[in-house]
Amino acid sequence: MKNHHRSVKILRRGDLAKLTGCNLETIRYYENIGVMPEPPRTSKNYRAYDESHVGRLRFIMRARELGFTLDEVRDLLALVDGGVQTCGEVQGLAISHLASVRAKIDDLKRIERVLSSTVAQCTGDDVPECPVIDALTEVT
Amino acid sequence: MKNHHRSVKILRRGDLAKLTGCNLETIRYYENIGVMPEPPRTSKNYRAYDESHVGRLRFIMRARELGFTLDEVRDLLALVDGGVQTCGEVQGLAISHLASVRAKIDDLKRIERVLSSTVAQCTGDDVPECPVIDALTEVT
DNA sequence: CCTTGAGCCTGTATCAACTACAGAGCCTAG
DNA sequence: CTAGGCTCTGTAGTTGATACAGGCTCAAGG
Repeated sequence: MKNHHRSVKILRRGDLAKLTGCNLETIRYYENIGVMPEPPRTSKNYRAYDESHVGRLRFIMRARELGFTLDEVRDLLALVDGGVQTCGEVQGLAISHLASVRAKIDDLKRIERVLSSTVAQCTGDDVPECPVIDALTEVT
Repeated sequence: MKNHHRSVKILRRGDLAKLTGCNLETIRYYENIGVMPEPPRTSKNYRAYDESHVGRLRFIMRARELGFTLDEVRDLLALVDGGVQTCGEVQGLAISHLASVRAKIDDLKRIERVLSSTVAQCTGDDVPECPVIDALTEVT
């Protein structure tokens, strides 16, 4: 049996995709925009990833799930990569991101209030009068 | 004085933009994608809008503010334009949209919880240990 | 009369964050 | 030996706009 735990197992793009649940094409995209590093290539020009790339990609995906933009992810990675990152710097990014998340929640809640109160007035009948349309058409 | 209330005053694109607060280019965009009708043109090929276009554009803008996608707006307009729209049909669209708004709120709230509890653990010091980075790097 | 500026026209490029596809190369199993 | 599955590249499409270039037209001022 080759490839037991002695040698460093290389991963191809598809392997990395499967391990992380990331879309195959997205990996290449992340490389293009510089959030994933250009990996070494095999003699046949295939990308050769290792465990470190799995970690990096998982980091990116987790940050994206938390709603950080790719620009923000780049900032976070720069701090991590720089090795000089301090808790204070990272906290700053997270706090300002948190503020924008809260703003979005407030916006959506406002929308939710308007929509639900409007829908509540609907008869749901086969009649052409509709409070939703009225609300949208309103000349107020 | 010409153009007192007797004749129908025509509006140019810039007028429509000013009246509604819509961006000038966005009006053309809405025409291209078919949510605004192609207006008649003057002899010099200028778009000639009237009051009905103001109403239509305001409708679109209000729906967008409420988070309806342009596809959903198209559906709403089709119901209104068809003349056969019933309160029930419109209510259906609004309800399903409401559901997606609520889902988005829930997502963001989850993110908010994770972020705020993580940030709360930060010391904010000039040290390289950072709970935010830990949360992102976590191998759990 | 001429110029200058404002407004309009068109088509096309840009943004985020992906996703997808075409056309080619490579490798392995049957 | 060939069929398939994987990889490679570059490029296009998505949503909802926004911006810009290059060219017309029009009204006012000098």
